[in-house]
Amino acid sequence: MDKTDKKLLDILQNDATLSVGAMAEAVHLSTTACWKRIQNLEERGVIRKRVALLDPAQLKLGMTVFVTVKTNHHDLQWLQAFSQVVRDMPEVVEFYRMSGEVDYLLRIVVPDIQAYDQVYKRLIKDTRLSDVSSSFAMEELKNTTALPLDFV
Amino acid sequence: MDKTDKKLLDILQNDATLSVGAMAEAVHLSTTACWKRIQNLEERGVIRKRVALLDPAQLKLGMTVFVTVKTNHHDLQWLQAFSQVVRDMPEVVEFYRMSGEVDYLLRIVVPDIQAYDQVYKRLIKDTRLSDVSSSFAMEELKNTTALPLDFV
DNA sequence: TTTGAAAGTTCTACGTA
DNA sequence: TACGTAGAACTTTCAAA
Repeated sequence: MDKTDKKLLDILQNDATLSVGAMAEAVHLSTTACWKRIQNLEERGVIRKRVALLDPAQLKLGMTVFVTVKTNHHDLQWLQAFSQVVRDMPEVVEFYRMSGEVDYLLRIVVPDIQAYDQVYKRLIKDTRLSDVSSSFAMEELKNTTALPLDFV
Repeated sequence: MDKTDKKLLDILQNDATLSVGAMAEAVHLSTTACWKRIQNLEERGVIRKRVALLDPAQLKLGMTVFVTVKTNHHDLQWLQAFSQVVRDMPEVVEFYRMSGEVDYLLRIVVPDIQAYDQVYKRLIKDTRLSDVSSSFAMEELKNTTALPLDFV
């Protein structure tokens, strides 16, 4: 993973529509050499997948809610069941097990409060949680899929 | 935005490597008809961009930190300055203004605690915050860019 | 590393309902 | 306005110089 690979990743994670030829030019390589590097990054799994990012506003998904969860259950079996239920909810776009005060943190994307309430009810019904707290995002100031490559 | 468009969006936000021909088959359309729909979704901005998603683990970005921020400054000028500083930090991948107890929530991606401490210092130095609290993710159970299309 | 060519894909032109 | 056929232009992919 040299400087050229890093440059290619930087390009790809910001815009994956460029042709191999255009990227080759940007990193001063022949098309084939560049193509082989990208191929290699894909095989090694450094590039996980290529996706289209949609505009939440246009899909009427204007509401982002962060939900923190505390639980009394700390056995593996409960965790696995809980994890499965939450992962299967398409409204939950992020889901972490946390250190500290809170046990789990979820980011939920929905059209409005009513839809959120449905998701909330499903959550507490299906998993028996001791303490659930919701915080609403008023404004999304930044949200990027581009990872910082400064450390690489 | 009919059922076919929705299906195309669903495909595209999960895998944008399929050819137009393959997608056309999936939605029972000719290649051209399908191509025009995708073109249209792009022009309307429903499809915002196409990107490659990278594997954080392989880039040694194994640490995710959620940072909550409270501030005494509530004027627009301070907000804009603060917002600019934070948005320009590549380690900050998400950044929201919140309702309730906390004023701002940041998701930060770094290789390790040392790197996080650097980011933390930069944050408090550049913006003069009254209360900053960090929570560490122990495990990423779900993280998807695919928005729920059930409401569309 | 580069050339080059086969296979595949995107995109345009034009016609139909 | 939405779809289809056909083909030109471009891109990807890979073998061989």
